[in-house]
Amino acid sequence: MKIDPTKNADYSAQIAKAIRDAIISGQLNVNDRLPSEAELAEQFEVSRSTVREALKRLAAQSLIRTQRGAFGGAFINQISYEEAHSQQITTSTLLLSMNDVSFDVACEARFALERSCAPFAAQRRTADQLATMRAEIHRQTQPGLSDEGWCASDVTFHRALVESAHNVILSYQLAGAVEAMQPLMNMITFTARNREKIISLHTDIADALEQRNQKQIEHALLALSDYTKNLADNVFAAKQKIKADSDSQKAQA
Amino acid sequence: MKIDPTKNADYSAQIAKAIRDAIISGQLNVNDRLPSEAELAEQFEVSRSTVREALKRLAAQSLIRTQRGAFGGAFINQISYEEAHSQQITTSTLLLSMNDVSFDVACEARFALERSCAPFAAQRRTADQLATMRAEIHRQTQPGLSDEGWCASDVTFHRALVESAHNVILSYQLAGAVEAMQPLMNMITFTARNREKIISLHTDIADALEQRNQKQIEHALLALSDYTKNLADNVFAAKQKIKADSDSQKAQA
DNA sequence: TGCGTTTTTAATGTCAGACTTTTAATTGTC
DNA sequence: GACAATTAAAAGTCTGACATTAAAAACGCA
Repeated sequence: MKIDPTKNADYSAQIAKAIRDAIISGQLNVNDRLPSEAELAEQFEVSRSTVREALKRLAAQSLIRTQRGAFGGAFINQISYEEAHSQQITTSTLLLSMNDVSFDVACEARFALERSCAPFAAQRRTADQLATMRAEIHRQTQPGLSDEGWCASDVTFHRALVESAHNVILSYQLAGAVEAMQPLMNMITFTARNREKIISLHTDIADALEQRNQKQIEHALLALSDYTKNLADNVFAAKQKIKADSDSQKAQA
Repeated sequence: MKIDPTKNADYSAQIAKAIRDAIISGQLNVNDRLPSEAELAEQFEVSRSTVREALKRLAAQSLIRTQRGAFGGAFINQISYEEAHSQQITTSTLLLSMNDVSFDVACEARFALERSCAPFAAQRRTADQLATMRAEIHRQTQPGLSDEGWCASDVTFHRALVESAHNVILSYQLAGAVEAMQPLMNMITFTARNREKIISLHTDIADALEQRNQKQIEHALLALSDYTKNLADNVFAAKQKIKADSDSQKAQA
């Protein structure tokens, strides 16, 4: 782990990589303490500031946590689902927002991923999860519900569906994917008429889940996906039209 | 963005968060240049080292890239699929290795996710992707193939399947999930007999894809999942037995 | 002896200031 | 106008100091 050839570039990145590799390969285990910054500086033959920059890189990935005081230091962090999850969301969200992915592609992926938990959800769903979904559907019928409230409820509904598969890995992967795409989804404004239709599709999903009917769950999710895509097409077409009109007005002036 | 209350703790983390939030919320756009380290230090009223630690945190998440020299500085990085991907893999791999997820759960999730691309793969697969899969199957039949070679070929095979769905988001999510689980999968050693069976299951998948038969793709993937789970059960049972035997020997001594 | 308080100590966190290296723009020269 | 030398601005590194924290050790007292 002391390898650090005197290539002039970016010591702190190299040191971070060396430690990261040691963690991934299992040479360093959870809750192991790294040497103190001063010791690391000596080992790698760099200054303490450089070591610190390397450690901050690792901290940013939740690979280590640091504790001050005597007998403190940097410890290998046992990464939790929650941390992994929130990191995945930041990364995926930025990926989507920075690479202008088409809504169709994102929507297709989102619902395809969600469908993958249908067989397990059908088998293993609990009364509790079904109740959550019914409660959210009820909330969605309230006329005074704000757009933010609607979106939040939507996320809770889908998360309950995912959770009902009772598979932590699936939950982790899907919750990340679903949440990362939420900003894109929010670009669609939901009119009362749209809400009504979506609520009916949500009800179909809940009904199918209650009856533990896998095919029907998949079918209902597909219907929701198609409807959402359709809605998006209309919204974007309308926006295009507004833009085109204003452009032609400008051209005339 | 100058907000930085004089709470004593962790200026560098606070500054990183402030900048990160500005990026996520869109106040800072791709390829925008941040102020120089010296300027940031002045703005946030901290030393340059503290600013640098904050910037290293952001660099670790690929949110910024830095360039030396005049007219250099820190620029908002357009995160690429590749970067996002490799970050997701490190996170997921560590998550799995540190939280001893049961093989069954991981295996179930992995193949469920992969099945989600079946409908699109059936529709959109190209001759090229099919050829890749056939080539990998052929490689897998070679008797001299090492365990590492086998695993690499397996990854390529499954990646081609995923790619044949022609959906970048799905590719990104699935390739991440599949690769993150590879270390777990590698814990199973494949005997000649196992390889034979797996090759036949791979052939089923390729055949189904060639015929663009979605149901059959899903069916074949399910079969592969079941077989893998079964295999793992046996491997782990055997390991348990060896351990139990050696324990009882120790007890007798 | 046992328990509460104080001191010590070993860490991280922060700062200031200097020097090194890189890189692009500018200026100078033929 | 093309090429070479100069300059300037930025990140990268180093040194050494001080501040803050928190656990362990030492101390004091009943």
